[in-house]
Amino acid sequence: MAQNVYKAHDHHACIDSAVSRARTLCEEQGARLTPVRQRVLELVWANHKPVGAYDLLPKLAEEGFNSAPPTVYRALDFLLDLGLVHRISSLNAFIGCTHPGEAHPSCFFVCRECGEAQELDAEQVNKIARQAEQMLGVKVEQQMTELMGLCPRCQDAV
Amino acid sequence: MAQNVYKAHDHHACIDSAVSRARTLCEEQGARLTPVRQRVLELVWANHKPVGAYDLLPKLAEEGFNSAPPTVYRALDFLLDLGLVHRISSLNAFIGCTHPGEAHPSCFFVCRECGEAQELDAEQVNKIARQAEQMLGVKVEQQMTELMGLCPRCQDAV
DNA sequence: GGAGATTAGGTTATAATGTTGCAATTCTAC
DNA sequence: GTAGAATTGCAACATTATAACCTAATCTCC
Ligand SMILES: [Zn+2]
Ligand SMILES: [Zn+2]
Ligand SMILES: [Zn+2]
Ligand SMILES: [Zn+2]
Repeated sequence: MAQNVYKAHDHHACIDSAVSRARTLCEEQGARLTPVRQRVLELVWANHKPVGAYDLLPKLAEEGFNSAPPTVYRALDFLLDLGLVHRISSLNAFIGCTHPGEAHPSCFFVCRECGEAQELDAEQVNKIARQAEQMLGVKVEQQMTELMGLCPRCQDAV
Repeated sequence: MAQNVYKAHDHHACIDSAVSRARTLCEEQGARLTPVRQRVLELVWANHKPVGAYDLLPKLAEEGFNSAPPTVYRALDFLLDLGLVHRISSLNAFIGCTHPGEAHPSCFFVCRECGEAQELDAEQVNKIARQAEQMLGVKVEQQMTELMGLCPRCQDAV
């Protein structure tokens, strides 16, 4: 299981580590972590809530970056390709990956109240995939699981 | 595992059975399966491919139904609430449920080539949910899993 | 069967999300 | 330096989904 989002932690460390892992990964892959791309990654990591592409536009604009939809989508596509962020389809939103570099399915719990998302270990999803491949003869290439509900904090805040 | 979509079958039977189960379920729940709602259900079941809301509009129009987005979305929301259809978030599309009435997570394999979707047994997803609840203290209310890849037919058609 | 409540549908407009196409620029490799 | 590739800027557009407001149908209870 990836780090627990619900425990207090130094979130600057989350951001820094995300950026530094991104740098490493880009070097390895011969990809370029350009200013927009890095800034988008940082903004996605601003907190542990999935963020919409259009939420990023004004923030980029404030900082003098070009801010048209294609800019943001291109940066996000780049980060998705490298496995640095995941897309939460049910929210049309994006969130930083807690263990980029290791290929793995997107698997998250999202709190419907506060919006925070926790990446989950996806071993069980792999089982579903293997089972489907065996029983149906399909070939699985991508996997995503999204759980929705209440996080510990929001359960208490009744 | 729900019926296997990749086996030849009398698809009219799929549609008929979907409609008749819908009728039963609506009676049980005191809900009304109005003409638009039934027709939308039938159109969703036209084949085993997830269908977009906007694909339904012209078809409804042909048949003299009102065809504005709210009409279709209201019908789809109704069917979703009753568990008669599932939403495939990664495609912004909808597909008939193969075993409505029994509460269960949405769990599908979708072929990226032909677009056909196969509903899967979701027991493993429940395990993920229980594990997350135990280890993180979250409360899971909804679950969805989407696998993407190639179906048996499209693998052969190389 | 009629008044009032509830549910469903019609209509128009608009919001939110995502894409295409092309020109200009920047980087990389030779 | 220069050719080719990758990246960015920019404008328009496409797709998906919802808001707001009103009318019509249906249900409930007397
Ligand atoms: Zn953090
Ligand atoms: Zn991840
Ligand atoms: Zn069928
Ligand atoms: Zn189902």
